[in-house]
Parts: sequence; C-alpha cells; structure tokens
Amino acid sequence: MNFVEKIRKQLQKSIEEALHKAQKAGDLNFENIPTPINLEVPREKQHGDFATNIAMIMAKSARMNPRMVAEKIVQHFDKGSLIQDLQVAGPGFINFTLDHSWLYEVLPAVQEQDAKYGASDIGAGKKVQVEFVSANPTGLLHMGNARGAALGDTLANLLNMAGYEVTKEFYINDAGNQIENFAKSLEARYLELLGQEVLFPEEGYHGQDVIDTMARLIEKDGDKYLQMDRELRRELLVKYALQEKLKGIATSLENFGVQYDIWFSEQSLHDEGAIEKTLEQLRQNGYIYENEGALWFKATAVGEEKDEVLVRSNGIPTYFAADIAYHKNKFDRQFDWVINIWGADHHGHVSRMKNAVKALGYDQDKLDIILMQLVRLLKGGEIVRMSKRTGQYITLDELVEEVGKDAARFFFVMRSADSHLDFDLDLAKSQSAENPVYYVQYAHARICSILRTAQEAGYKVPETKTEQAPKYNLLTHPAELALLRKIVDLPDEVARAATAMEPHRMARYAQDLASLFHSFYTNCRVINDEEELRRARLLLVDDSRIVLRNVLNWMGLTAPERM
RNA sequence: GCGCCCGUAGCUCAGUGGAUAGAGCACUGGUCUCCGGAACCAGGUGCGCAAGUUCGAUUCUUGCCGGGCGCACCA
Repeated sequence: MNFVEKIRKQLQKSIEEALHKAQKAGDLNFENIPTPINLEVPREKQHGDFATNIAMIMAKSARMNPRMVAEKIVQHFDKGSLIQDLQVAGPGFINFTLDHSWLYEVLPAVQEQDAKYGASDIGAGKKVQVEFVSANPTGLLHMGNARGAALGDTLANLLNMAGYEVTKEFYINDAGNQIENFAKSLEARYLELLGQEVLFPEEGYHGQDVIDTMARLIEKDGDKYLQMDRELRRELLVKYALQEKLKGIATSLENFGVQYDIWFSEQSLHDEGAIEKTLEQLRQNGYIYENEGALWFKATAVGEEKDEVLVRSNGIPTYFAADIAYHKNKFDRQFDWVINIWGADHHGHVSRMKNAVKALGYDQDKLDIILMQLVRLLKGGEIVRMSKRTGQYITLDELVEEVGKDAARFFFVMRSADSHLDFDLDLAKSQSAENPVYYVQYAHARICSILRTAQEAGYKVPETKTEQAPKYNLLTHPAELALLRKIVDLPDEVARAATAMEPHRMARYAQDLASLFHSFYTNCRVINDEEELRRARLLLVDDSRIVLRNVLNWMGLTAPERM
C-alpha cells in the first residue's frame, strides 16, 4: 500500500467536495475543477504535510483573487479526523497539517513487506526492455561502460520494483567493420608473437589485451594457424577472441554486480536474414531508395537533415541498418517500452533511430534513449585523458579493484545521466567521512549494531501482527516523525525514479534517509528503560534497516552489518 | 556552420511552474557520563547574460556568452 497516494486521493476528494459546497452556497463560481488537483509536499515543514495550489489555478476562472478562493475552500472544507489543521498561506496555497497517525500505518507494513517494501504496481506488469553497456567486444570495459552499467542495472531494479516486467539486454556488436579491423589486429599480433615481422594495421586495436588474447591462443593451439589461408585464419582468430572477450566482459560486469537476461548478437541479425526483412519493410513503407550503388534510408522524409546509407555500394549493410533490424526485433518481441542507454557521443544517432522506428510503423514514443554524458577521470586532482584507440584507459576491472564495487556504483548512480561526471578516484577510494558511500553504509552498520546490542540485552524487534504490537503513537519526536515520513515516501520515490528513468534519485534518497537516521539516533535513545517507547523505537530502527538495505541493494551495493 | 547536453555556493552536484533555492565536501565553532564520533548541531555565500510566456520562472520559449560532444558508404 502506498500511503502517500492514499492520503492524496483522500485530500483531493475532500477538496472537490469543498469546492462543490462552496459553489452551492454561492460563495464560489467555476465551470470545472482542474484535474488532477495538485498536492505537493511543501519544502518548509511549517507549511504542513501537504499543500495545494488549486486556489491559484482557479483564481482566474473564478474571478476572485487566489487567497479569497482559498478562504472559500477552507470555509467549506470538512476536516474529518485526519486533518489537524488547514490554513491559507502565501499567495494562495492551502496547507494541510495531518494527524501523525497516518504515518504510523507504515510501521507494520515495512515489516510485512520486507524486501518488497518500496514496490508499487504502477508498471502494471508492462514489459520493458533496458539495453545498456553494449560495448564493443573488441576491447575491455572502460569508465563510460561502467557508468552505463551502474545506471542501467539500477534502473532495471527500480522498474522491477515499480511493477514492470524487465528484461536486461546486452547488444553484442560482433559484426561489421570493427570486427574486420579486430581480425587484422589479432592476426598481426598473432604473427608477431610467432616471430614474424608485420605491419600493424593503422586503425587497429593497440591495446595490450589484444596481445594477451593471442598469447593465450598460442599457448592453447600453438602455431597451427600460421600456414592457414588468410581468410580462414582471421575467421578462426576472431571466433576465439570474441568468445574470450565476451566471457571477460560478462565476468567484469558480474564482478560489478550486473547480470543480463539476454546477450543479443548483431551477427545473428545478419545470419537470420533479419536485416533483409527490415529493409523490405522499410521499402514497402516507401523509405528506401538507391543511389550510386548504395541503399539509402529516406530519413529526410521523416524530418531528418540528411538521408542515411543502409547498405553500402560494396553490398555490406551499415551498423545503422543492423541497429534498425535490432529495434524491429525488440518491438516484435512485444515490449511495451524500450529503453536504451547510450553514451553522449552517440547522440547524433538518437533522432535517426526514433525516426527509423517510426518508418517501420512502430510507436516511436515507446522508445526512450537515455543519453549519458561522458566520464572524466580525476586522479590527484588532475584529469586523466583516456583514449581507447591507443589502449590508454582505466578498465572496469581496475576500477573495481581500486575503489571497490560499492563505491564505484554509488558514484555513478549518484549523478544524473546528463551531468558531465568527474569521477574522483581518490575520493571514491578514501575510507573517510568525505566519501558519501561510507556515510550511507555506516548508517546501516550502525543500525545493525543497535539491533545487536538490543538483542544481547534481551530486547527483540517487536511483532506487529499480534496484540503485542508496540504503541506507535509514542513516536512523536520531530526526528522520529521526519524519519517515518521519509520511509513512507519510499514507494513514491521508487516509482518516480523508475518512470522518469532517473536512478540518481535513489542515491539521494539513501543519503537523506541515512542523515535522518543519524539525527534520530542522536536525539532519541533507542535502548532505554521505558519499555513501550523502547519497543516502538526498535521497530522504527528495524524498519529503517529494511528500507536502507533495500535501497542499497537496488543500487547494487552491499548493506554491511559491520564495517 | 548545423545539432545535442551542460552552466546553480570555493569544489562536486540536487532541485516536480510556486512560499525563505538545497546536500555533501572544504572552512569555523560547538555537542557526547549512555545504543558504533565514519555521528549530530550551528555559522554564508549562488540560479552565465538578456528578452518573452505566466498571477508566479532556477524550471517553459527565443537570442547571446562559456564548456563538452556529435555532424562518414565508422560504430
């Protein structure tokens, strides 16, 4: 149960009733009530628990100044037992102050729902696909991939909690030019390692990992590819290297806490004729033409600046053609919502892709592309330049080794996708108060410690289902109420972070919750001599533990019991 | 030149068209006889600039300035 939503509905209904009563009494004139009636949570605590701007919205049509409209609504408002106070304030807000009892309902609910607390059903079981990282299998994962991995995985978790049926997918670019290039690089390294003098391809992959891969192949198979026909040799080298690389990528991601449901091969689209079928569909819809031996997508017909090549004059389809086929495949799998997470360097591709989806006859609004700004690395206060082509970059494995999975993931999830991220290696690594990861995890460890101490003293977290349930209304300290309020907000926050595709909200929530807990801890002694108060507080503490643990887990972090 | 993202406190960043724009770090001072001081409390600075829409703009529109990234028969 989402308590905030429940209260909102209740208040909206009461406001509507007040409006009708006011109209009947001739105090207020209006044609219709704007929907939905906006109920926000005021920033200022003294402005109550909820506030509505309805009077300001209706002022014009009611031909009355906003404060007057608000006064009329208040006059005819039936407070009931829930609302303690309502007041007209500022330019015409109506502020509602509720009885604390509405917060207490969450206390047993968290215990019952446990790992599920925070879930909602606003996704209504809709199928959503999140495709992320999808790095080239020709190299190692870098910082940008790491950011995508953290964001994508967290988003998938949040969507899942919000009631969607989520599929996490990795698109493997195992076809096209870069594979050709990769083949040449592999071959050059292979021959080199066997003592031959070769010219390394100019646009080749210079990374040490390519050499390592070939060294391992030699260890396994020796020089048996040496005398082979060049075409066949390259094919076999690539085959070996790709499976090794993919395995490595999967392992790196797993160490980063990310597991996929589906690994989707681009090559399979070529092999299964999916690209031809896609082209055919585009042709039927009138978006294909030929020019200078190449096949073009008439993107200008759907508002693009220029047309795009789908099949080169040499007969090989472009990456774009394969990507369109991939998206056709996604929609044919009946996803209600398709989310891609791309690096900002691909932003030029976004509207093209959406228009291609439209040209195929699918609803382009079902495709969302999250553009993730690039990551800059700071070390010792200096920017570390990264270059993939020359092989000079920090890999995901190195990152995990150096700063740890938890810190790395938190740092990536902490920032919104569209902020240019400066990743401060030294800060992420530091085990000090400066590091926000520790602040949040410390709160969890502290909670566990309190519970341990209580346990040792013979005080258990009270049952909530029986008549032994604690007296919730003993929790009246502002710090207790603020903490409760935050806990009550969780389902809303999760739903919002999920539907708005903004996982960074969860990181902030975690920090806020930790902060409220620490404040509560300082102000309210949990293990005390007043039995009823102690039991109520123990329950609040355990609820805090559950919520904090849930949020940490969704972000892919551990919730340590000691640290 | 065209397009996308960003510009908020000294730094890194939040911020649903609303009331007095927030957090962490850094800086200064304070809190603890006790459940974990990796804690709590207090202290002050800021929405790049200019128009427009609106009862109301950090938020929406346009223009300009500054930074990043794109604009291949690469991916």
